[in-house]
Amino acid sequence: MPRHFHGTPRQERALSAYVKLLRASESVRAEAGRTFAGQGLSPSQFAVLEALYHVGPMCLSELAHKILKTSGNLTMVAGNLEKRGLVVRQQSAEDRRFVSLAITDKGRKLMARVFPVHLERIVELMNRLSPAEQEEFARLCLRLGKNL
Amino acid sequence: MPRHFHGTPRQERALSAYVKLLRASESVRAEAGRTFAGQGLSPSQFAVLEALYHVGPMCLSELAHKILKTSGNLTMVAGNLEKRGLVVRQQSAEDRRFVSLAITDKGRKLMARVFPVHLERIVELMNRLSPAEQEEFARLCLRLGKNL
DNA sequence: TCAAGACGCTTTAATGTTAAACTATTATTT
DNA sequence: AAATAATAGTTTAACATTAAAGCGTCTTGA
Repeated sequence: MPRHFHGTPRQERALSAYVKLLRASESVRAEAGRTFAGQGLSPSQFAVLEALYHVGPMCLSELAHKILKTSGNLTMVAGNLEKRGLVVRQQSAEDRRFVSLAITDKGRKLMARVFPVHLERIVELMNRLSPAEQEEFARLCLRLGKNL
Repeated sequence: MPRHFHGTPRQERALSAYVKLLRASESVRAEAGRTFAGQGLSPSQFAVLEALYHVGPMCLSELAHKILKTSGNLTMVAGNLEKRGLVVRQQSAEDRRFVSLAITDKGRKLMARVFPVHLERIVELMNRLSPAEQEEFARLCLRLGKNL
């Protein structure tokens, strides 16, 4: 049993990049998440609230696609946000299968307070890379994520 | 309400890199996960099994740190793997607080079958970047994940 | 020495997550 | 127009995950 995996150069290169990608994302996710965790918001809840705040009302399936979660999960996330009065459901008139979700004043106030802090934390985290490196990094990430 | 968030260049740059990092990791994680999901292994279960397979027996806290999960979670992951006979617990003799986890022959056989497929999938995924880009990407990820 | 604290693991309770089955609504086909 | 299929959302059951409290075990320091 080897102390570490050992393979061909192309395998080790790919595996190393893969592991480091997952670790970096976990680390950054955890760091950035502290901002809204302190407000009792789960990552999914914050992602939904943020989309509604910056883009406007959207239906559940649109949100599910946007935050990469299942539709079943979104039913619950929307429900929990609605319980707290941060969003409201509204059935579409044209096609009654659709349920549109919109942020409320209370939700807007919360985001107006939390989002700037969150953004500054992200800027801090990303400042470990220079501006040019950040742009290069974003390009590489984009090419790796092309399959969804 | 703006259609999209709009901030200073440094904010937009950081936010863009942040979002693309999370999307790339989600995408790659989902793609790579198919390999072991077909074997009824959760991501955490596979991560633990892989560590035991390539590194050797480790105690639970070591594994928890390695796969970035809580100790409580590891109790359950280890328990579920043990139920399937893929690993065994063994209390340390020197310090009876420690519980060492080791892969069994059955677990080794499973990994011998699954890991090469998993590795090849990762190579495929990462081949969207050239070898030099993969190395550069790994370096950038490393600098972003320095806080854990 | 022995009391206090630190440490590793487990348990518990609450929540998040998913896949799959289900309901209601709209679109398509014949 | 009626039957069929497709779509959006919800429900359900099973499991994952976490924070916090609890339980043994070791370490430390008065």
